[in-house]
Amino acid sequence: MARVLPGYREQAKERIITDSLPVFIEHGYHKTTMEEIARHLDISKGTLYLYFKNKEGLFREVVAALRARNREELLDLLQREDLPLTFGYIFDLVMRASEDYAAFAFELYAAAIHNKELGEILEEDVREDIMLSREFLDQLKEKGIVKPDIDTCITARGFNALFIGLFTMAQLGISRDEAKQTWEEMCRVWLVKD
Amino acid sequence: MARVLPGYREQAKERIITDSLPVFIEHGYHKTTMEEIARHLDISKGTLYLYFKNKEGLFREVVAALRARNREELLDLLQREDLPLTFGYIFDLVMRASEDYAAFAFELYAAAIHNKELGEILEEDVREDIMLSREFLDQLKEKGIVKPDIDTCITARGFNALFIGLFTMAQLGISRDEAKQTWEEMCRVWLVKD
Amino acid sequence: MARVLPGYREQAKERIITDSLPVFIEHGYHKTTMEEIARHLDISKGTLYLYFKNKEGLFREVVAALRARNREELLDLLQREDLPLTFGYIFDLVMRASEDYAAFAFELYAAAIHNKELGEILEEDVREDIMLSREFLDQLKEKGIVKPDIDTCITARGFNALFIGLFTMAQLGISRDEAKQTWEEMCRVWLVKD
Amino acid sequence: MARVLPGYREQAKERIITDSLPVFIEHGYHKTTMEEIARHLDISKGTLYLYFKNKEGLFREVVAALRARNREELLDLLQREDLPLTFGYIFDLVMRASEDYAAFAFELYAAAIHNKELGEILEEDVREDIMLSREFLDQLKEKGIVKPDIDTCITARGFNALFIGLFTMAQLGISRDEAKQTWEEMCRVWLVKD
DNA sequence: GATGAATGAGTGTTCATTCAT
DNA sequence: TATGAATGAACACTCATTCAT
Repeated sequence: MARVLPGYREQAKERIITDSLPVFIEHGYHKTTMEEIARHLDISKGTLYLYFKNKEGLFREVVAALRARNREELLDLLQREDLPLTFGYIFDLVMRASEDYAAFAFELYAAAIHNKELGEILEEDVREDIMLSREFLDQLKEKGIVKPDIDTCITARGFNALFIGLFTMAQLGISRDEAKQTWEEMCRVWLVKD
Repeated sequence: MARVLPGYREQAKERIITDSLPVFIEHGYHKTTMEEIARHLDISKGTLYLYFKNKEGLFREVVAALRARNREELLDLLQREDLPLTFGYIFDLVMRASEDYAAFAFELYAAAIHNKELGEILEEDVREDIMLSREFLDQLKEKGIVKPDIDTCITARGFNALFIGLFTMAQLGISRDEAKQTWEEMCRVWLVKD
Repeated sequence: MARVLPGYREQAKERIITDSLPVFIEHGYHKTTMEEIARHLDISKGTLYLYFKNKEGLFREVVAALRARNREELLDLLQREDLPLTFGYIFDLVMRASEDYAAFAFELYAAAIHNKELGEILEEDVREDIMLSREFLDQLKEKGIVKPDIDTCITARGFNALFIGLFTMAQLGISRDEAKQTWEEMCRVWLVKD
Repeated sequence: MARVLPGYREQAKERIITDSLPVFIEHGYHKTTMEEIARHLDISKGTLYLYFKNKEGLFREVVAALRARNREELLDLLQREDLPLTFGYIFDLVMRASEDYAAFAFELYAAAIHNKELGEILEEDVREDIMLSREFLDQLKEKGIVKPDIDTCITARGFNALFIGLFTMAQLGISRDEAKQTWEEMCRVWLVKD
């Protein structure tokens, strides 16, 4: 690689972030070693520290990139005109987008409990997700798909919490079908005009 | 200590389980060392291995005891005649009972992803919790507090998922009030007769 | 057990020695734990230290008892009138008698290298064995079975060394037949009149 | 140290192997700690694990190197034209070459009893040694030094077994002279024309 | 920028031995 | 005499991080 090119550093960093993701996904944060990452990327361990302060720093950027990617994909999907606006379809969409994240979502949450800074980042993430949901619900309201009298602010929060809960249950072995069925029924009662 | 008393072993084991809990709570499973636990209990590291096969074994029993305690407390509370059967009150109750658990719930979930056996235990736990909720909802149905036409099986699942989601959000910094407000509103829409 | 009987201590000690042997045989000295021995004997670990200074002390007595037993058996056999005095038969006899010993003979030898006292005990053992062989060879000489001109002192030493070497080889995987064939041929050349 | 030199890794590994030998010799395998080895080599414990999977792995390579060195030395010596082909001389030669090995030969043998893989390695070693002896005996036969009618295959086995036995006895305190005298006399009777 | 050899603090676990009862 | 709970020194091994080249 031509190392004098401007932007080389950025590109290299991005490559590390992208290619580290599957390694972290395979074993989770704790059980993934810097050694393993370096081996998979076919670079030296030292190089990792050239671009990231430490393992945690690398991991954060990996997670941030994953979240950014997921959100983008999701936004793209949600804005397609031909989207079948059934709740079941939305569920499948978000669930699929969250799949990769699952491998270390809980490790992140666990770490956030003892790490204030990380906690703030994750809180911000959650709030953004809720905002997204709210916008989505507002759209559905306009289209007359959901009841006009719901408070989209609170409901978006409940909407996301329900998803997080079902996602958690799914990770623990509750079948995808059970989760989806629950999601659809709850959404129907919550949101749909009788 | 009277070491020859019958039942001494059981008591000693129980004491270790009880007194290890706060240590695990303080730093979570991974960052808690056997050394630290021993120091807090004022016993030697070797003694820990007298009662538990390894760190994981100790942790499992600590978690099991905590869950048993929580469930018992909860059942006791729910069966009191004078219980104010508002959803907000229930929320506070369960939230408080889950507080200690929070410190490593996510670590458990994370571990379960790569550990099938643990996964099965946690799934069983979740299913038990759902059954409990279902019974509770059935009671409320009988008392005419919730709508007669809801499917308590599915709703119990949604009920628990919503709680787990709000619990997760609360750990990540969403305020207790926001969570509670969301809970109350969602429950109202789901369950209460208009 | 009647603990006031005179000789109780001796009997108890002997029982421990006898019953520890199979435990040591199973895993060798190093990998056998006092815990394991106590469990097999159905007594407490503390009791072991009532009769023996430490693990090494117990082991020494176990080994001494085994050697005594082996020697006695061997002497008995060698003195039977109807003994078929072929070298192959002798080989089988001694080999069988040494079988149990094999499990830790090498550990003993290894330890003797760094432990002078143990070294002296084992040297004494070896010298006794050589004396025994010498007596045996003298008998065979009298009976005219071996050549009259051999120096039974030196030959006994060679006789035993050859056995130890073949025994060692047998432990390392050389087949019993190869060992026996070698023994018979060497003895023939050494000892038998042409 | 020039760490980027090609072959540095190999040299470093070899240095560890070479310099670990005396440490293992001093206390034997079991009582030698990785800590001790690192201290003697003036490197960190971690570095040892950079080059060897674990203690056993290091030990195996140490032993292999020692055996290779011994065999090479021996072959060199045996092929010298001016070799005084007396059995006593050979004995001294091999005995000296085996001296270092003595410190853990018995530990190896002991381990082989419970470790099939190691057992196979050692058996192979023994068979190689026997082959070597056989070739040597064949040479002596050609030169007319030993009797023409001996079966060099079986005799080589006996030859080696006798050596192993005397070597063992020597480690247990039998004097070198006694051993050598026995060796010479046995060889004379076995091998030399009257 | 890149390397990869070196580090060393940290951790779970074992087990012979002791001693109060 | 017998117990068995308690000890604590030891030890192998890991891995994030550093830094000379």
